[in-house]
Amino acid sequence: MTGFSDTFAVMGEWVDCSTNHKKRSKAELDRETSLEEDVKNKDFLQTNFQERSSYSGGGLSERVAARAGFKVPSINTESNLWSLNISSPGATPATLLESPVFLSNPLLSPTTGKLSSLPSDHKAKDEFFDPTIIGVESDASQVYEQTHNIGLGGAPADDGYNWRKYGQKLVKGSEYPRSYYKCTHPNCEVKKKVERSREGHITEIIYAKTHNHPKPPLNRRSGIGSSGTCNDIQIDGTEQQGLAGTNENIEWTSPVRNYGSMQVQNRTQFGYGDAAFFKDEDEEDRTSHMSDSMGYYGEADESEPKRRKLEAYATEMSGSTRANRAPKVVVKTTSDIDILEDGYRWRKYGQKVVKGNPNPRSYYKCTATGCIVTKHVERASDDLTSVLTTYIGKHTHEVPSARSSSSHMSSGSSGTIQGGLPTQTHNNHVHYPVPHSISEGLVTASSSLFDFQTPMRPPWAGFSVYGGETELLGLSISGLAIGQERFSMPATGDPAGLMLQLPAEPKLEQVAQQELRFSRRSLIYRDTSSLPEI
DNA sequence: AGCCTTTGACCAGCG
DNA sequence: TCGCTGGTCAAAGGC
Repeated sequence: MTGFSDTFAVMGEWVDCSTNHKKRSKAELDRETSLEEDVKNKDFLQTNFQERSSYSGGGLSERVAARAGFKVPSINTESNLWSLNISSPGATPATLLESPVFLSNPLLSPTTGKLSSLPSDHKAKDEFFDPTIIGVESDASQVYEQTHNIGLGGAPADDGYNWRKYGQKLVKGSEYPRSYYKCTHPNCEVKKKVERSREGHITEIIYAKTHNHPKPPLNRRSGIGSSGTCNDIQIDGTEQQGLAGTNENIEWTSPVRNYGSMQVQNRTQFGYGDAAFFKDEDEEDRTSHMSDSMGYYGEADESEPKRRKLEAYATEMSGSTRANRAPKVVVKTTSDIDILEDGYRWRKYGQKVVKGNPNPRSYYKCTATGCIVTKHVERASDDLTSVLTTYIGKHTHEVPSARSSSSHMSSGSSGTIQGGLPTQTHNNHVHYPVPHSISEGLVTASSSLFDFQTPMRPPWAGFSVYGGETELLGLSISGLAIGQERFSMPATGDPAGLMLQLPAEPKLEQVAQQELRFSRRSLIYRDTSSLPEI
């Protein structure tokens, strides 16, 4: 990709490694120089991404079929649009990598990115990103890829494809121009727009449509793709080639249907196009975040003093300023796919209807000690097939291991679905989500489903998240039939009458795990059996 | 030479 | 209809 970087320094500030300084204004250069100096002065991470083109679609179906013993549908994509939206300059690639969306979520991991120099256990991360583990790939991989290829200082990072910039436009509300790119592959209609913030950070990359071709081999890719790279480019061309080479004629699956497909959505598509509105949303995000910690469930519209107070609190909590606050990543999934199952453990602490969306939003907090990451899971107001998940903050811990040994299903024990489920395999175990509790009836059932451990659930598995509610198709949990109906959390208190506070930490019940596990298996089997063949 | 970026102009949608 | 805005085109130039 042109001018994109495979490597970038991660510091909470984007660093422009491009060589186009000479073409930039003095102000820009000054700022960028400052940033670069800042980088030098900090203990930053330098992340290399070893790309794998798990995005190569055809192999997907085949792999799934091979593992599952059944075929998965290939769904033609007429069009799709998604974007990565980083509202905070602090949303560094590392942040994204470590976010539940991009690190642990198997749905997003089809395209492997290796953190070759990440100080933490990148081996473990590799496992999460191993495309061979993920049975399905689709737009999710794009999300991952694009996410990890956020460019530095204005150039979108190398995502494995070749792009030609065909336009640049100064759009209203942006200090920096928006850049337009087209995929250079013949007959490929994929385009992307790259926007930058006033600070010059890339804030948004919007992709339109999906590639109808595999990634070009490394040696065919435009040299420009690395032109903006600082150093340490590490692209696993072999693997990429290997995965991509057999999928020339594959139709890319739709994010609406395909497991693993996911859209990182821009706020415009969510009705957040207005900057002020987004600001409110962002404010509210913090509010929700803080509400959890402060035991206060406020309204969306905070008074100015309250806002300042909350913002100050947020700053304290996240170590960020308003311009550099906790990273926020908005992800859009389809109803069949939810990134609640992202490997982390979440506790639902509230639910409320927020401005701009009649669908309730549910709030979750990472249950890990000391971790302040929150997320909230809502159905798009304009697209009921989509679920929007916003992550706020950065996990301070690794993805938790399996909740208990009982949650591990032997790879040889699942009959028809053996190995066919896109199961994530840690330590050679196939992980199945385990509910925390079923002791609280419907509420708990819902919560438990939200709290699954590193799930690898295909869209046809049967349930979906629905704006703080859960749709379950024929799933039975411990005698609790939840058939094609939605159920909500109970309210235990909310000053505004909007936020529903949930009970305390759920409990783990072994029996429930077993039963639910069985139910899921049954459910999965049933649903997948009805899948059309390719 | 080929491919890219840059940039002003043009076009279309919308209020 | 007009102006605004976003998206695209295409010539020119750079690498």
